Amino acid sequence: MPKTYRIDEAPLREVDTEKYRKALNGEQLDVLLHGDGPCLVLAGAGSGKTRTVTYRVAYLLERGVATSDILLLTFTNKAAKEMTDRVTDLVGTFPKGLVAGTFHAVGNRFLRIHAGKVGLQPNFTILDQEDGRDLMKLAAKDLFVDGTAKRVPSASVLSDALSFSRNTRRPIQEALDMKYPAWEPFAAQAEDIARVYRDKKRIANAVDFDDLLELWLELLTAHPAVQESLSRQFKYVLVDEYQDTNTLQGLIVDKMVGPTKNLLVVGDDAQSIYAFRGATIENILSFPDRYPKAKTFRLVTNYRSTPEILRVANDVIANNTRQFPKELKAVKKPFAKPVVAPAANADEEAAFIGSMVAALEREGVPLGQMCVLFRATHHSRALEFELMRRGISYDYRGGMKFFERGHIKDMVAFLKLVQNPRDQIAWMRILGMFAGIGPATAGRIADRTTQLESLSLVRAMPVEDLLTPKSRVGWEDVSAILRDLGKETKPSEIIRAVIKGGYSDHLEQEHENWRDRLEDLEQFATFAEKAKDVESFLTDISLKEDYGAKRGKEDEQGDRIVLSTVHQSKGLEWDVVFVMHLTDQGFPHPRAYEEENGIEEERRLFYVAVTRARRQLLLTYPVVAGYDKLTVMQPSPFLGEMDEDAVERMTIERGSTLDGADDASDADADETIERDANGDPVPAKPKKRGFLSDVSDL
DNA sequence: GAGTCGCAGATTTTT
DNA sequence: TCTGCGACTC
Ligand SMILES: Nc1ncnc2c1ncn2[C@@H]1O[C@H](COP(=O)(O)OP(=O)(O)OP(=O)(O)O)[C@@H](O)[C@H]1O
Repeated sequence: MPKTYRIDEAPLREVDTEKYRKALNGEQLDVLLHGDGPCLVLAGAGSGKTRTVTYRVAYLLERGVATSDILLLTFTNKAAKEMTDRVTDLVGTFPKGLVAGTFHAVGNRFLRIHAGKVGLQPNFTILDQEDGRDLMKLAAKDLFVDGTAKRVPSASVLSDALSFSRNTRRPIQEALDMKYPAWEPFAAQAEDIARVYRDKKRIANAVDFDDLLELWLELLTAHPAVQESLSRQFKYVLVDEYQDTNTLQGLIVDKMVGPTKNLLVVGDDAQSIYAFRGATIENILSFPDRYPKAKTFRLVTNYRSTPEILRVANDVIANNTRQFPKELKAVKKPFAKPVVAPAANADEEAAFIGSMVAALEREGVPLGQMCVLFRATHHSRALEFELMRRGISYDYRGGMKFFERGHIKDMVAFLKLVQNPRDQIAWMRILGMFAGIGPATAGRIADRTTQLESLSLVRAMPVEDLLTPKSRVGWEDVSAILRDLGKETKPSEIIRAVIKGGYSDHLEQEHENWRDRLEDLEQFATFAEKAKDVESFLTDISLKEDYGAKRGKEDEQGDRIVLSTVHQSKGLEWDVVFVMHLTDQGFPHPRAYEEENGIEEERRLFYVAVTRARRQLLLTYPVVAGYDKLTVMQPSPFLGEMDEDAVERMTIERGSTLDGADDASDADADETIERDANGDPVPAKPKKRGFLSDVSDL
């Protein structure tokens, strides 16, 4: 046995804790000072979990821990950025080298470095959900061309079930049984298709979102040297929103933790709302078993909400049986009871919220301090019209992202080919845009691109035998464009070249609203100008959770109200929060009634929604709703779980109704419109949100 | 095999 | 309101 010499690390500095004592309470400080070794912080909403983690990172840095020794895993990249900014404020310098981001973003980072060890090349491209589904469709077709099977699960069922199985580390059969019981008998086919799907990804040198986690774990398990070096490097691992990690992520964390076992996880089981993608509080429950020396901390003071808001939140969540009971006390002064307001229909609900928002703004509440939350994106339709009418600008979060729009993805496909000429999914997408080339020819050509070293050599690729007379012209066009792109390296130049190279004509032929789309592309190209290179640009847009219009500069108090799904509101807070469409078929989602533990999950979601509010909470629902035919709705069962004297019932009265939905009482929309007017007529329908609200966003 | 047209169907939540 | 699929024609 060779002798080993253990390096005696330099001791950490003592620092003045005054600043921390001022900003944190005793319980939080305890975590900050004694968060060494495995630690679990289990605490309710608004108790300062995120704040504590952030301060702990700053504290570690001040004590002399190197930035590159810290790994901070967050739920969104936006949260990572905000926490990093806060740390910068606290320690005075940007913590360069600190690794902070979502599991997916961090996984991507390590996989770029160690690509070869898990069968990838470093220039791999990332498939989004739609790409994955498209590829799954191809895989299914490959296997069942001749219709040997009467029925095959659809690509979205397959993708979803496969993803669930991978994130929960269950066999596909079990995943199917849990999510799509009707398809459970087709588990064997699903397994076969999944295998073809995986092979296709590898051939294309592409990864899907789940690979970023799965291959990261493989890197750690199949390559002990890598595992050892990474886990040694990150002497401190911190995980926010731990209640929404899944089995796969739990395993990754455990592997990333080195011998010092400085692992700090924080979470609230009552806020676990991502079960549909495999999140499980099992990671919290078994934490003490996996880390026998684990310390458990509790934070019981809520700094965010008024006692009135906290009361209804606590009352409702108390109806869940599967949870840790948690104490949660308000320190804020009483203000107002939450309002419950039924509206006649969706339009009236929207008019009520619009009118309230305008009134509150006149009272001095900035728009940026208000938010409207909903269960599903289509619940906000009427409200979008209403805000448009009133000239109130808003920031929208939920549903389709800017980078997921078809025409943006068309551009992205070209960028992907520049980065990774073997990306067959991108090939298929691009080839399909050219006249005379359909799925069959595209597929044959894509198959032949697997040897292609560089895009600039595309013209030398032998394809004569694959072309039909009709497709020859299309191939001439597309190969010429691609050859030229192969010489470009700037993302913005590539995008502009594609637009000029005929894509704008293509748009004009294909789409009524080509003008809007072209405008989007311009913004996209402008946005791309600040990208360093194609790879970082693609990674950014694949992993960032950006939606429509971005808000302006960070420091100017927001002049936009936020419209968001409850899922997207996790971890955030506003002075005034509306939660809309609270019917029994709207929130909870109707499907939840059949799902096992579905209602408890929805109740947690509701709990997250109401605990976003600092001062005022307004709960609304339409009495009559429905998209094709209108039906009378019952209020959400969660409203009934609130004590009658804990809320204020409000009835909505309409002012002039001649021109449809006008606001009631003294609220005058004119003022709002006037202030906002720049001569533009009020648009007939909400414009598709641009990506950048203006150039200053850059 | 490409492309168009019409219809049914369905609309959670996301990295 | 939109979109994805299948049938149909060229
Ligand atoms: N000790 C404190 N003193 C003053 N304000 C605090 C303190 N701790 C937390 N806060 C404030 O309370 C609010 C909630 O904090 P934070 O977001 O960290 O809580 P959280 O537990 O992560 O919440 P959630 O789980 O609901 O997302 C923030 O505005 C934060 O600044």
